[in-house]
Amino acid sequence: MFSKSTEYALRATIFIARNSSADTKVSIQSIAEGIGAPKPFIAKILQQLSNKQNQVISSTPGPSGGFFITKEKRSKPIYIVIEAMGDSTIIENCVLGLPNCSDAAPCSMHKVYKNIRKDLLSMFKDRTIDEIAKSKDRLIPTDFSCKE
Amino acid sequence: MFSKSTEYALRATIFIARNSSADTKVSIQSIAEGIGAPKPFIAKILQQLSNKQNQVISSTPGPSGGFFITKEKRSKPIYIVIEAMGDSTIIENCVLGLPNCSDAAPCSMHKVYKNIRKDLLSMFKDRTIDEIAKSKDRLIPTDFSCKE
DNA sequence: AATATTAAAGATAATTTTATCCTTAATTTT
DNA sequence: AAAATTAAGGATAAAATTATCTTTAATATT
Repeated sequence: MFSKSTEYALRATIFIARNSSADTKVSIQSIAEGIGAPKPFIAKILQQLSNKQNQVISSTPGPSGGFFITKEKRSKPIYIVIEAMGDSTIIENCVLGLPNCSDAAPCSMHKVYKNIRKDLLSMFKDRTIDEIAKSKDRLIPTDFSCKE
Repeated sequence: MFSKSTEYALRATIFIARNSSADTKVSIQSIAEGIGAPKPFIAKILQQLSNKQNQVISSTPGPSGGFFITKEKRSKPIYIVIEAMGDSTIIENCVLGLPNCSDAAPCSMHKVYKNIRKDLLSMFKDRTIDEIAKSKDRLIPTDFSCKE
């Protein structure tokens, strides 16, 4: 559904919410391992999530530095992650890709999609980061090479 | 939501369903104009929709040739268009991009997404091409350069 | 202050998606 | 059969996405 970048961004944000606090920050290394993403790529994504405009997550350099998420951001909807990644159009736009698709000037699938989009949007806008983080369900591909 | 290719494919298929019959075929030219897509690009997509494996739409070359859709295919779900374009993973896969995400080994968003995915899938699997085609709603971007 | 540790930033590369163009093949009409 | 019309197929190009690497900057510890 989303781009790879946004998938990683969502997983990383949830991981950070679970594993960081005011005094415990998490490194790029442990995030990369924790969500099963290539380290240099997730580094770029974390940068984007923490830059001036976005500030979904925070970071400090230096020893015992790393990434964390503030109490304020934890209570925001996970939608802010999707927005920061520039992928909100995926759930907002017309299924057929028409600009200006609306009730007034609907595309041929508008009627059947309308309510599903509403549900999709509310899924991301009504659930906070902390809410999703507390579930403890998977963020990383299962390792089938080790099953017995 | 889908790739540009799949958006064009859906629009083209609906357009062909509306504008073709046993004896009236539609040309690449008129399809491109009818859905507002670049002609060489939609040509490639029509090829993919009509090739040996897919056969969502049919075609004949030569004068008064063009594209059409059989009665049999008209009654199939629009899902076959998405499948032919190789984009079905978009609505089938895990939101967080985890392979093997399931009720048994759920990702952190599985529970909240599960039912929405079910609705998405049924939207594409329970509606036939003809059903969508009969609506007569838009398939082409509105032309605001000409409004008065 | 020096050193070690960590993220930030920028350059680069590989891959995929989107788009275009040109030649060939098939079919119909004359 | 010849000519005209249409799609098929293959090659190419442009843009976006995904991924990597190297250098720099910031911070904490000693």
